[in-house]
Order: sequence, then C-alpha cells, then structure tokens
Amino acid sequence: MLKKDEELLVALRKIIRAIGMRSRQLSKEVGLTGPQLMILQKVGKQAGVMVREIAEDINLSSATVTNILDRMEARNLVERIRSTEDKRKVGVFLTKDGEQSLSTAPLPLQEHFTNRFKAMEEWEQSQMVATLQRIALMMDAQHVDASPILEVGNIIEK
Amino acid sequence: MLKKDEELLVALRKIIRAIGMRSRQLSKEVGLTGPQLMILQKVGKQAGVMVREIAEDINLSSATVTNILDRMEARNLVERIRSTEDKRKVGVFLTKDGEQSLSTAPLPLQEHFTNRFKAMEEWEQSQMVATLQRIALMMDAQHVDASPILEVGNIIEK
DNA sequence: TCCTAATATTTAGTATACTAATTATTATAT
DNA sequence: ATATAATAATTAGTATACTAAATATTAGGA
Repeated sequence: MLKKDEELLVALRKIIRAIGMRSRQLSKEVGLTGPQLMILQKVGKQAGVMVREIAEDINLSSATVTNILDRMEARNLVERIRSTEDKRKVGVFLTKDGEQSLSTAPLPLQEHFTNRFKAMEEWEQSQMVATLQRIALMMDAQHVDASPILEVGNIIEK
Repeated sequence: MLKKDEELLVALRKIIRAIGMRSRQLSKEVGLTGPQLMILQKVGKQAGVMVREIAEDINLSSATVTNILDRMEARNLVERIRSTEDKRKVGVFLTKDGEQSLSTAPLPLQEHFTNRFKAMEEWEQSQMVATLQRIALMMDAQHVDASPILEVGNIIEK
C-alpha cells in the first residue's frame, strides 16, 4: 500500500506523461508540439513579445524558449527581430505561415479533457484550479512560508 | 484575464517545473536525479525487478528506463542480469554503492513540500490526491468515458 | 569618463522522455 | 514442426528543459 504522498507523486507523473503524449500527438497531427503551440499563441496575442516575456508567461527558462524558437524559426513559423532601441532585446513575430498554423491549431490540452473540464460546475472548476495552484505554491522554493531569509540564488532566479 | 482551463495549464506547468528543479537540486546534492532516485527505490524494494515493471510502476516508457539505467549502471549503482529461464527478461539489482546511496538519499519531492503535505489534515490530503487522480483520469486517453470503441494502438500501448 | 552591475539572449553540455524500429526470445496455432 | 504472433529490452532519432557560462548591450555610480 502506497502512502498518500507517494500516491500524489504517482498521480502527478501520470498527468505529466499525459501532457507529454498530447504534445507528441499534436506534433504528428498539426506539426506543432505543446510548448511550440503555447509560444505561437503568446506571439499571436502579443506581436513582438520578448523572449523573456514568453518564458515567464508559460513558465520556461529563456534558454528553453530560445531552443524552441530556433526550431520554429527554421520552419518559418516565427521570425526574430532584434530591437534597434535596445539591442539586447529580441522581438518575436508570426510569419504568414505562423498565422496560418495558429488559426487552425487545436488546444494544447486534449479536447476531451477540456470538454469534460468545461462541463463541470463552475465551483468544481475553481476548486480544481485552486488545488493545483496550492500544490504549485507548496512546491515553490521561493515561497517557503515563515522563512524571511531567502538565498541570493532564489532572488536572482525568479 | 485567463480562462479557467488556461489557469489550470499554467498551474500544471509550475508544478512540472518545480519537480524538474527538485530533480536537478538532488543531482547536485546527492548525485541522483528524481527519476534515478525513484528507480533506485523501486529496485531496493524489489531486487531483480524487470525493466518493464519499473516502467509501469513509475509511469515511464521502457526506453526511458533503459536510458536511465545505462547511466546508473555506468556509475555502478545498479547491475543488470539477464534471466536464464527467460532470456528476454533483464533483472535489475542494487550494487553495494547503490545500497549505500539509497540508504542516505532524501525524498524525491522537496522536503518542505512533503512536510507541509503531511502537516495537512487527513481529509485534506485525501482531497488533494483525489483531485489529482481525477485530472489524471480525465487526461487518460485510454479511459474516455462513454466510449466503448478503443483504437488498437491504445490497447497495445498500455 | 570609466568601471561595474544589471539585463537579454544565446551556446554548451547534460538528463529526461517519447515513438518507431530492431533484435532476441518465447508462446501459439495450424 | 514451423511459421506467426507476442513479449522484452535496446537503439536511433527527436524534442523538451534545465544550469552555467559566454556574449553583447545598457544603466548607474564614483
């Protein structure tokens, strides 16, 4: 018999795996993985968005976003234009192909999950989201409660 | 303002990221990543366990387990011995070093998370686990309810 | 001015993690 | 008995995803 915290870990692993599988399914069906689609959506909503902004928005490191953008740029879905006023910054824009892909792309999470989620009562949805947010907060090393002392690394990182 | 299903995805991403960061922290501190530690624990509990059994237990593909075992074997934490009665099967065993590592290893999830989780009321823990299990089930393509027709790929896969 | 710190992105290197295909073995059915 | 199917593990190839270090630029202070 597993302990509760072990059951929790197992459930999380299943969720993580399901998200990964959805990503590969997307890749086969529309040629975009989950993270690529999320980046495409972000750029679609905010043309010229910075790499760092994308990274913060979807909770990835800048290095990862750079990596994914490399692939997307090679496939002509987005283009990077370095800012002229602050040459450190790089703006990301959709190409025609990118706009086309975005307009026909499905949701990052499986449709059947999203449908079921939307079919739930409002309070139930809220409760589910709240539980996940609570877990995320409990796991967040930056917000260990009753701990006024933060390491330098923590402050820099986030 | 984000929609509820988008909030849910963001929260999941944060959790996934926190688990990954814990894994890298473990790697620096004790030289074992999260998945490596989980495999070590499984082998510790069940000497000679098959690769497939490990994969099913912690929700990974066999290929991934093989990959991780390669690294662990190279570092002399485990050894693989092919079964003599069924030569397709490979049993995994702890080495002395592996036993040593396991005996001093910390938990796969951050201690401060586990502590906080254990400090919660019993019913609250159960509710949290149940919510995660429900999400996992909702995401599981194998268990789309009201759908008696399963694709061949699904049956074979799991 | 000029040095240092901060910011933004990229590169290098490593570890997951998957699917599809391959190899080897064992089980089954004709 | 032998061809076929199923099972087990591995290999090949690709995509995340991270940290640390490198590069370039901008901002601030002495």
